Amino acid sequence: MIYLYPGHTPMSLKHILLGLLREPGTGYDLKSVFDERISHFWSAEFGQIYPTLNRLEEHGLLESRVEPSEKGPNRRVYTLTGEGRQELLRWLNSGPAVGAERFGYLAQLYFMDALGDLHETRAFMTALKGRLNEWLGRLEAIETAVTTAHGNAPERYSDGGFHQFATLRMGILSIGSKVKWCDETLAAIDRRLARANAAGTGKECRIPGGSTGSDKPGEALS
Amino acid sequence: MIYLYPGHTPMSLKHILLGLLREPGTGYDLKSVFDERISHFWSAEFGQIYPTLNRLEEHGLLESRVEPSEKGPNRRVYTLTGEGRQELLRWLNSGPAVGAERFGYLAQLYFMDALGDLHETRAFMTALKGRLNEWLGRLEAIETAVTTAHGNAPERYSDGGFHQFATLRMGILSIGSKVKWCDETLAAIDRRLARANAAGTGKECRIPGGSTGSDKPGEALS
DNA sequence: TCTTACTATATCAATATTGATATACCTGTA
DNA sequence: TACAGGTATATCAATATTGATATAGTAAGA
Repeated sequence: MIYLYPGHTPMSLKHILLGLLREPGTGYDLKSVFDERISHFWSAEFGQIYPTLNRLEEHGLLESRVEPSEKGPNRRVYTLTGEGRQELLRWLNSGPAVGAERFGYLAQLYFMDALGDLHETRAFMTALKGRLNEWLGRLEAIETAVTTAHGNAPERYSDGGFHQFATLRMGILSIGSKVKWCDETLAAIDRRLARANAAGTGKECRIPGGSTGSDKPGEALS
Repeated sequence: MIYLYPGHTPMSLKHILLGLLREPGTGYDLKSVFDERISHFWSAEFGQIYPTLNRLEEHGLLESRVEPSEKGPNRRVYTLTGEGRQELLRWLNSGPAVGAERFGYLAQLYFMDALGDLHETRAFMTALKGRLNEWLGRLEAIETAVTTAHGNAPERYSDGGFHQFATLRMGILSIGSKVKWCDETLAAIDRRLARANAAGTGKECRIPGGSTGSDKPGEALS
C-alpha cells in the first residue's frame, strides 16, 4: 500500500470518493449516495466529505468547476482526473481490504451477564432483531427494485451492475445471518428460562457457567 | 444516551473497557483481550487504550494502583468503581447500539467494474474467500475449545459464559454467511465467464448491465 | 407573509483511531 | 556479551469521524 499522504491509514473513504466521482458530482450528491445506495458498506457525513474533497483536489486526484444550480446555490462539481483514476485502480488492485469489524451491540451483549437477569437479555435481543429486520427489509426492497426494473433509463450511480449488485447481496446475506442468529439466541434464552422456571425460582436467573455445546442448528447455544 | 463528556459520540470503547475491568487488569492485559478474545466485535491499540484509561480514571469511573510485576516493569492495575459500574449498566440498558457497518473490500468490489475484466474480480473474490475462511477457522477453533473444555479452571475474561458464547456464535454465523456469499459470487462470475467464452471473444468481458434476478440459491447473481 | 423543506457549501470542536516511537525490565539463548 | 522476545507504560503526529452550526437560495403551502 502506497500512502497518499504521510501518516495515511488504509481507510477507504478517499478511494470511495474517487470511485463515485467517475461520474461528476457535488459533495451534496455524494452524501445522498452514501445514504441511499452504499450504506450497507460505508457511510460519511458532510463534515468529512467536503474536507476530503478539498484535499483530493489539492493533491490533483480530483478537479472541480462551479456551476449554477436549478434549485439552489451554486454547485461545485467534482470530476476524477487521470491521476485520480490511477490511484483508484491502484487501490482496486491492492488486494481485499479485510479489516476488523465493530459491533457495539455485540459488546453490550458480551457484558450483559452483569444485569443478572436473562429477561433483560431477551428484551435486548428482541429489540435487536427488530432493528436488523428493518435493515434487511430496506436492502431487500432495493434488491427487488433492481431485479424488477429492466429497461429503465440508466440512473446516476445506478446499482444495476453486476459488481454493485454483488455488494448488495452480501449485505442481505450478512444481515440475514444475523437475524437467524437472533432467533437461535432467543430460542436458547427461552430454553434456559424454562429450565429456571422448572427448577423453582421463576424470576431471578443467574446464568450458570459454560455452554453445553452441540452442532444441531438452533442448539449451539443451550 | 447521556454522553460522558461534551461532544462525546456513542462509540463503545470506553464502555468496553469498563466491562472488561469488572475484573482488575492493566492496559497491557486489556490489549491481549482485544486481540485474543473479542476481536470478532472490537479492536483497539495501545495508543487508544492508555489515554482512555486515564480519562476514565479522571472521571472517577475507574481507579488504579501500581503493583510490582513478576516479569517486567511495574503494573498499573485498573478496577471499576461504583460510578463506573453504574455507567456500564446504563449503557447496557440503553438499547442495542446498531450502527453503520464498514467493509473496505465491498467498497473495492463495488467499483471493480472499472478494471473491465471479470478475471480480476474473480481473483479478488478468491483472495477474499481465503482471508474470510482463515478468520472463520480461528473463530471455530475458539468455539471448539470453549465447548470441549468443561471443568477447566476459570480463566480471566473467560469466554465460557452464555453471553460471551452468543457473541462468538454471531461472529461464526456472520463470517460463514460471507464465505457462502463468496461462493455464490464466484459461481456467478464463472457463469458469466463461460457465456463470454461461448460468445467468442474469450478474454475481454465488459460487463453487460443489470442482473436477471432469481431467488434460487446460487443464482441470485447471474 | 411566514414557515417549512429541500438544495448546497463550509467550518468547528471534540473525540476516535492508527501506527510509530521511546523507555525499561526480565529471561533465555547464542 | 549481545541479542531476541515477551512484559509493561506512555506519548506523538496525523488522519478519521461525528454532530453541531452558520450561511443562503428556491419553492410550496398555510
